[in-house]
Amino acid sequence: MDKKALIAMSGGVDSSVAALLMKQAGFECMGVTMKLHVEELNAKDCSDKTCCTVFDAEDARSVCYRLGFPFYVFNYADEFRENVIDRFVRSYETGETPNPCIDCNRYLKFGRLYQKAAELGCEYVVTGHYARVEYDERTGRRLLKKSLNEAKDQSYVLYFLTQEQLAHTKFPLGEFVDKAAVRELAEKNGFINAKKGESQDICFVPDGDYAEFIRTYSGRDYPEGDFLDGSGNILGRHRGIIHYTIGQRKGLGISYSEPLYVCGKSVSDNAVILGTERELYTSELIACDFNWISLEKPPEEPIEVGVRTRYHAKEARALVFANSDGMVTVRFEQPQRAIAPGQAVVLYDGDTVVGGGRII
RNA sequence: UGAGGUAUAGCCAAGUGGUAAGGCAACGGACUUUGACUCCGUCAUCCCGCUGGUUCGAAUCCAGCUACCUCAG
Repeated sequence: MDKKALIAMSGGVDSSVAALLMKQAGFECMGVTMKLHVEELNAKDCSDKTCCTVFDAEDARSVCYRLGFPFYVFNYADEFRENVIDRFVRSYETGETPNPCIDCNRYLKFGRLYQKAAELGCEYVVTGHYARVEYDERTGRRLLKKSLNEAKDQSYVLYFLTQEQLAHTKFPLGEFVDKAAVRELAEKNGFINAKKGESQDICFVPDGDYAEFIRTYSGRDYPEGDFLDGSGNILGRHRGIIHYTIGQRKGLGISYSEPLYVCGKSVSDNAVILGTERELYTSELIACDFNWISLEKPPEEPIEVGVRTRYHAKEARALVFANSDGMVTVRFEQPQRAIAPGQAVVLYDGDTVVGGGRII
């Protein structure tokens, strides 16, 4: 009997093609869309940009029908609220800048859904992520690697994966060099979503106004406060600390001879610190919650690796120290721009993800 | 009703005789499964508070007027 695979289908073109490839590879597939949102706020205006709305689920269903395998919708709205939305809100409230997509991957796709797959007797969870998993004969470890299409690579948002998860995960799109080839396959197979746009924005904030979302969701108020410069001088008033993130330029409303950016936030003072471009650069960061994927245990000696501090960023060379308390110190060769606490830091050795954690 | 100062786009602001920098905000687009950043494009065309004057030519010099600010009464 064929091995069973659970395909996590967002309704987008990528996961649909991933399903197609798994079927062609001879797996017994089932398609699953997670129902994550309690209400489909503004869904009618934004269905082309989000994922996992009812409309997207219908697209996924259509693809499964064409491919001739079953399709299910699982309601994980509670888990989503608890593990993604609540974290998101809490993160902003504590002055950090969250990455909800990573939490969704971690706790929903590779948490709740992964668990469900096991219960259903599925050997693999399959997603449309652009990344690769390889088995390293030498060390006996599964390696998470960048996709061959570097421009689409999503290994950054998967840094938390464990050895066990990697052993039961497939990313069929990881070998694709070209997104156009993916769309072509979708089109050739008559998928309804072949020409669907790339998803973007936070899926549970379809109108893009995340600050308003936080206010409504939490029912709390985020009072105005002062914009300060590096010396503590008051430059103006801000609209509430959740509106700002490190490196932000837009929406400050302050006149100055050159562009100003958010350089820091002080939750206790309800202050937002502004500075010029050059004041954004720092050469060291500390990360917590670290997952050393490619290694048996944290390295005893500092390692030199390529480092990403945000999803779409060039890698920067850095020396990385695993501290005795589990924290990780990253010291960059060149100062990096606008490192934001709450974002992920991911270490690369060539194509291989060495590990990753959360910036504090 | 004495003296001084300031009046440049929605906002801040450079520009002191040669034909309106820059920033903020805004709008459009690219990029993008987070927030951001970035990039491209648009954004003062009887015009630099108003009215005159000098000059080949003025936002820039001169005069008057108006408004606001500061100091003094």
